[in-house]
Amino acid sequence: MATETSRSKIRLSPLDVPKASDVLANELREKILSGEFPEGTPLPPERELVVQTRMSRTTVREALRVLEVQNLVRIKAGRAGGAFVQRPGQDSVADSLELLIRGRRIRPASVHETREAIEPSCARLAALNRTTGDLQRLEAADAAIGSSGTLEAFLQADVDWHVGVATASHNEILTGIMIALSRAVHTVTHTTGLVNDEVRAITLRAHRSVARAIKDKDQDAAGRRMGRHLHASADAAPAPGDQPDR
Amino acid sequence: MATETSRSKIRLSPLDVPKASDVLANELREKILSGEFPEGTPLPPERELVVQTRMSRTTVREALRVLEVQNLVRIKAGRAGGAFVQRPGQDSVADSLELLIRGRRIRPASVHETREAIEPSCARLAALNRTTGDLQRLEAADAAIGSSGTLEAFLQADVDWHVGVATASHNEILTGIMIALSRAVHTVTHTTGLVNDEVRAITLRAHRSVARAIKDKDQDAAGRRMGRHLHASADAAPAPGDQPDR
DNA sequence: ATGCTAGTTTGGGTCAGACCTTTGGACCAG
DNA sequence: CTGGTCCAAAGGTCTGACCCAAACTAGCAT
Repeated sequence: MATETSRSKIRLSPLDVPKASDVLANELREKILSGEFPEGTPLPPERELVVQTRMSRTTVREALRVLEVQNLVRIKAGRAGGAFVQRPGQDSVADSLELLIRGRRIRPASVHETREAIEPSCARLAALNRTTGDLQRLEAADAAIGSSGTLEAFLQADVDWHVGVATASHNEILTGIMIALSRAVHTVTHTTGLVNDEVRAITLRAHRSVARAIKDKDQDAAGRRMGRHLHASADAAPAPGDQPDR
Repeated sequence: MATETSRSKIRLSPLDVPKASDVLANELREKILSGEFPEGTPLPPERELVVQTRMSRTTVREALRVLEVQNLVRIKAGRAGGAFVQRPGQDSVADSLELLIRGRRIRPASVHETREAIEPSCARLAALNRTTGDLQRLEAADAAIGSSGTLEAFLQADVDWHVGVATASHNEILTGIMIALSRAVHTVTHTTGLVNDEVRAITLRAHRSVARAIKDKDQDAAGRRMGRHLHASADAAPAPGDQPDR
C-alpha cells in the first residue's frame, strides 16, 4: 500500500489555477478598493475590456457580474451605460446576513439575542456621537409609529427608528449589522405579529425614553433603557418552540 | 424654478425588468434557501439546465456564477463536477464586512469600537452556553499565544481565541461578525503591530481571566473582563491619526 | 495478478461572432 | 412645447465550437 511513486524529493504545494474571470475580477476589485477608481468612475465598456485584456467577452462579462453581485459596481444598460464603480454600502452586509439567517434557519430567538447584544451599545454610542439631524430623524420615525397606520406601516416605522439609532452611533459597521437584523425581524414579525394599540403605546413610550437619553448624551441611561425595551418586546412576542433547529 | 411639467397626477413606481439570468438565479436561490435542495445536492449540469429552462448556456452560467459568489453553491470542474448546493456560512458575512471595511476606509478605531460593543456580549453568552469542547478550544488557542512564535503566530492565536469566544456563544450571527472583525484587526495589526513579551504576558493573563469566568458560567464577570481586556489593548495599540477619513 | 499508461466520458471554462434590447441624443413635424 | 423617427452606443442573449479537468476503463507489459 505504501508505494511511493516519486523518485524525486521535489515537492510542490498544490497549485491553484484561478479562473480567468476571477483574475480579472480580483484585479478590478483591488483597484476599486484601493481607491484608484473613485466612486462613480465608469469602467471601460465590455468590448473595450476585451481588447485590453485579450479575454473573450464572456469572461469579461462574468468578471463584471461578480463585481456587481458584490456591490462594487452598478451596471446600466443602454447608451452611456456600463459598469460604474460603487463603494460597498451597509446594504451588502445586510444581504449576506439575510442569506445566513434564512439559509441556516436561524431561530428568531437568536436574532433577538443578537439585537440585545448589539443595540444597547448602539444607543450608548449614539448618545456620544449624535447630531441634531440624527435626533430629528428619530422623532420623525416615532411620529409615524404613533399615528395611523396599518401593521405594515407600524413595523416599517419601528425598523426605521431602530436603524436611526444605529445611524446616530456614526459607526458604519454597527449600522450595517442593524439594517440586516432589522430586515430579518421585520419579515418574521410580519407573519407572527400581534400588534394592538397597547403595544404601540408602550413602544412609543420606550422609544421616547431612549431618545431623551440620547439627546441628553447620557450614555448609561441610553444603553440601559434600550436594553430594557428590547427585553420587554421579546416577552411580548411569543417565544415559539416552532422550529427548534439548532 | 418650480416648473411642474406634469399635467397628470398618475404616478407609477419605476418598473424593473429583471435580467433572465437573475430570474434563474432567484429561482434557484429560493429553492436552496427554502431547503428544497438540501446541502450537497448537485444541481443539474449546465447543458441540462439549458434544455430545461430554454435559456442559453451563457445565461445559465451567469446565474450559477451569481449563486457561487453568494456562497450558495460550490462549483467543481471535471467529470462528476457541477454545482453543489451549499448553505451560506459565517464566512460569507465576513467577506462582505471585509469589503465594507476596506471599501469605505473605515478607521481601525471604528473597528475596535465595534469590537468593544460586541465582544462583551459574546462573552456573556459564552458563559451561558459554553460546552466543554468550547473551553478546550479556548485553552488551545491560549497555549499557542504563550509559547514561542513569530508575530504572525501570535496574531493568529489571538484571533483564534476571540473567535473561539464567539463560537462558544453559540450564536451564529455574532460568530460571523466576529470572524469578520477579527480578520480586519489581524491585517491592520500585522502592519502596525508592536508586540513584545510583555504584551504577550498581559494578553495571556486577560484571556485566562475571561476564560475562567466563562468556565464558571459567570456572565457578569465574563462580560466585564472582556470589556476591560479590549479597552486595555486599545490603549496599547497607538490610536493613529493616520487616515482620518470620516 | 500488478501496476502503469492511454483512452474515454462527463462536465465545467473559454472563445468568437452574431443578433436583440435598452437608452440617450439629435433632428424633424406639427 | 409635444410627439415621432432615426441613429448609435452599450449591455443582454444566443449559438456552436473547442479547450481543459477529473474520474473511470481497458489494455498492455512485467
